[in-house]
Amino acid sequence: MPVSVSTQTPDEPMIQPLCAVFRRFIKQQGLKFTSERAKILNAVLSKKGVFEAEELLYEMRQGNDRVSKATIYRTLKHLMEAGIITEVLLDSRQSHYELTFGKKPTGHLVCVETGKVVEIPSPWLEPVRDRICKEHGFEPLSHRFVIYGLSPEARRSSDIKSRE
Amino acid sequence: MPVSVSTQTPDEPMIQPLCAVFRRFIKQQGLKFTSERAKILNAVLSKKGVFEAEELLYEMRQGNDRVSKATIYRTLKHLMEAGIITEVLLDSRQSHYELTFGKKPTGHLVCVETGKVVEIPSPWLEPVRDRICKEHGFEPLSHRFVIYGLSPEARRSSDIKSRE
DNA sequence: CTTGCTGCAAAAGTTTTGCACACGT
DNA sequence: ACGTGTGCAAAACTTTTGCAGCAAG
Repeated sequence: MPVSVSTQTPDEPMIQPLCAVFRRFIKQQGLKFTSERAKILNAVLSKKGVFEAEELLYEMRQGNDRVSKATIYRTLKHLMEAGIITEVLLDSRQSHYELTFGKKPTGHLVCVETGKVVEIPSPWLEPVRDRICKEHGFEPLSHRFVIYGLSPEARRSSDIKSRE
Repeated sequence: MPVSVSTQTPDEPMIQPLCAVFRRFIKQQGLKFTSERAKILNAVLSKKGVFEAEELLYEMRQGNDRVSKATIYRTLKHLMEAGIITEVLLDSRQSHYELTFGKKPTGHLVCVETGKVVEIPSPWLEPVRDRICKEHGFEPLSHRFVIYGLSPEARRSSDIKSRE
């Protein structure tokens, strides 16, 4: 299921720098910066919020950027290692990714009715996370926080339904 | 990968009641309480923390309780609908479940090195969750909170490694 | 009896992999 | 030139489904 996302911080990001970051990372690893990798990064940058592998494939096919499914998956791994995207756990059947370069880890508010996803900024979450980790002697690396619930819209329409 | 779990609250649960709860739920739905369903519930109750479908299958095969994979998956769904178990999102490739009947929703602290999982009790999380929801007009139904990091043990052994 | 349940095997869906060829460096 | 990368198709894996026979109510 494609997920519609309302990004909370409409920060038009540093597209040019990110491309450079990725190229640097790839070369550092002794790998090659190919046109496919550039195209995939581009497609990722065009996504506003959470996305799936299949979605990238589909959208790239619309344009003139044809890459194979295999290459997409392989590149997504590199983008994760480079710290440019992060895997978001929304359901356990399919991977969801998100552009997170330079962002603090956030959480997500998911409407179970409409599928809408809202980002939760990190100031709410980090203090809690760090306190919990300290208590258990853990060193936090990252986190996933998802709240499932009913969005205002869904609550309204379920009110309507229950009045019928 | 099988996940080792250290449950924080070692509450020996109400095994007898839970079986009754499940039977009641199944019958309420006009379904049948079969021996397979009872056996699967039993296997679930024997698990201390997070578990996977394949794990149940394997462990039941060790005993004399042979059920098909298909029946396990079908029963896990009913157990979720009955509110007895909950799906825990630890990775996006495989479903993980946890016995949650009568428990408040918790979070999990996952060690990326050892795979150890520690439960985070809900008092830490609920106030934060509710405040976030109120702010967005959401009605919370459930949540998933997972922190990935290094457990004290893993930190110690990575210290050792880096000294080598 | 009637209706739902099980097991099997096949199907479905996502992600990975093997291989021959193509392309950066 | 060398060593990686790519595309394709097949493989791997988890989860779902169709169906014929079985069992609970």
